[in-house]
Amino acid sequence: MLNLYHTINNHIKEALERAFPSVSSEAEKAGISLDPQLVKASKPEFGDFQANGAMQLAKLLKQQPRAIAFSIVEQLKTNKNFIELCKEPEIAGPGFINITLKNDCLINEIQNRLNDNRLGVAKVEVKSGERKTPTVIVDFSSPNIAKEMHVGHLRSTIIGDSLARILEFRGYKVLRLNHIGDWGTQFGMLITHLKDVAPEALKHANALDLGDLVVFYREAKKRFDNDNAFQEASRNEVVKLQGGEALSVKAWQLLCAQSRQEFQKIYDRLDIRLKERGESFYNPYLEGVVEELNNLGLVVKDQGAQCIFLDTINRQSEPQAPVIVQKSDGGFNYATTDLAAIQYRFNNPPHGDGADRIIYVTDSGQANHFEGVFQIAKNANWIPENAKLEHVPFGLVQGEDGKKLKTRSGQTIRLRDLLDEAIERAKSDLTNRLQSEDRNETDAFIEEVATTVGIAAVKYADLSQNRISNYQFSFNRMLNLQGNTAPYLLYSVVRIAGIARKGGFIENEITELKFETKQEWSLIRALLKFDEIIIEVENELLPNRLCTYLFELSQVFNRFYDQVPVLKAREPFRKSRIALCKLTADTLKLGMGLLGIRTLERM
RNA sequence: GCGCCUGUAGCUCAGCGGAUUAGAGCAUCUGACUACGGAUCAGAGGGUCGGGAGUUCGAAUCUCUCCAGGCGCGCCA
Repeated sequence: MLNLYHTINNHIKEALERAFPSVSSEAEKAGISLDPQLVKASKPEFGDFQANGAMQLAKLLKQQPRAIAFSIVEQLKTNKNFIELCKEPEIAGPGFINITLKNDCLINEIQNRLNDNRLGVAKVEVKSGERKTPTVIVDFSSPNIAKEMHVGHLRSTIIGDSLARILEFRGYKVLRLNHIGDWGTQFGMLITHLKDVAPEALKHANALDLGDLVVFYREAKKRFDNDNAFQEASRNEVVKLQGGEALSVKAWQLLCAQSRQEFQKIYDRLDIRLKERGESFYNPYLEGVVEELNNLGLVVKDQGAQCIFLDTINRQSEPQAPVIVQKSDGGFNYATTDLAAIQYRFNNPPHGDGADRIIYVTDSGQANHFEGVFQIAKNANWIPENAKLEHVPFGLVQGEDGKKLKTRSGQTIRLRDLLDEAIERAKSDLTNRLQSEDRNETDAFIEEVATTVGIAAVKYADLSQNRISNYQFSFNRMLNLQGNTAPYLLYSVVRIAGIARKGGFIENEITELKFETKQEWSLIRALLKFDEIIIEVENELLPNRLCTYLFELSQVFNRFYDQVPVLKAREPFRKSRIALCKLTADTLKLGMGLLGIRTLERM
């Protein structure tokens, strides 16, 4: 209903100016914007929209807010275009103007949606001066080579994927970058250990199977901590790798390839696609970055390291913490890599991505780091005009005890185990249900439903919460069949699919829609809110807003389904209701698709 | 010590400067299956929005301050 919002907003603005012709200049003098402050109605009984602007103007105009509202409404009543869309506005409370859309107007909107596979969501405009589609980079997931993906990667992966999907749907060119940790000093010990354990792997072309990478990593770490000779060899190995020695590079590549395979298994299960571009990609640029920052006079040598002290942040800390761009041993660190990445991503092709917006989906613990790095990029003038650079932080994953999520023995929980358990629990729920309902289903059906429900539950539970706060992980809650959970949403889709199977769906284009119950009008209004929710998520990067919307839509639908017959209704109500069912299913499927969640026809 | 984030019902959380009565879900209690899948629906109880001050016609929302918790804080990423 964004189009209607804009139209009505303009009508009110116009009415305001006509009612108070001198108000524009006076408002300007007083530094007040002439915004009618049109927003969604806070409660259904107040209509569809409410304009809150009259109160703000009271002082300026030296009139009662209700009187101002009255004058605006008088003007609105003379506007034919407005009258065509809305019922007569009502003035309420201190001076709110409540606006309710006419039924014909709503029906017209529904009609448009039925013929629109974007469900009213506009595609991003390419402004006339610009040649290209705006590019957004979503940097997410980012596991480390030779380590297994664990709960710590869950939120970034799920939230980042959903944001990427939403931006893609809006028509942006989206680059989903997996900034994996494929470089650093730990490779010294890993390569040294690999050369010892599997020297033959370095001579043949085939990738080796290291089995459990976590075990491999732990073995290497253990030797590093206890064996001086091994430590010495590891340090030499880092130098060799950085120097590009063939055998070391080969070993590094083998380790990366091995890890990549493991990561891919998880991404396949989660239905996530990513372009791998690890930290090592930026190696060739690091020296140049430090040089450039040096030339700009931003860098200070402190205790042997090349540092940048920012007066905008960390001002009060004592001693003041710098951002280190080159270590005292000459090596570079993650700040350097991130700076190189920012520069590269904003640069135009072929030596960059030409990004207009960069989004980093990482835990909130890195907020200080990004604040510093972003500030440096700004000081160095690397951020193009109108481009955006954003950290999208999220909180910790906690167990039901409120502590950081761990296994009973205190180990980090592997992502694959977590997914296995979710699916296993969904499966046992399902088989119990099938048994109690005397249903016979194939193993393939059970497998598909359990997998879909399990993965959906994990994703939805995470996405449905405001990402900024910590997230309490609970299998019981996420798999609950009632409430704001994935199974509840999936069930709504299944119910509609049931209607479709029994009654068929719309054959041709539906004309002559007719509605009579309050449940239908509630459903219609819920359906029409989809587009503004998508725009909101695009701007705020909060997928939980979409989840809340989909849950509320499901609730409104289930109420309708429970209280209003569809297939047994007489025409034209029958086909009108079927149309609402279809639109509900389409909206739920599209919405859940944008969350990265698959839906089912039966469950 | 400094910085960032969080504090809303028994629990988990929404809440976008706006309304008498601050909303959901879970849990608890009471109802509804001869209408499309009851994995549903209808209803009830449950709150000094961490405390205090300020800005505003209006504050859970903005500002300040205090309290509590989490995370981070020079050469790991």
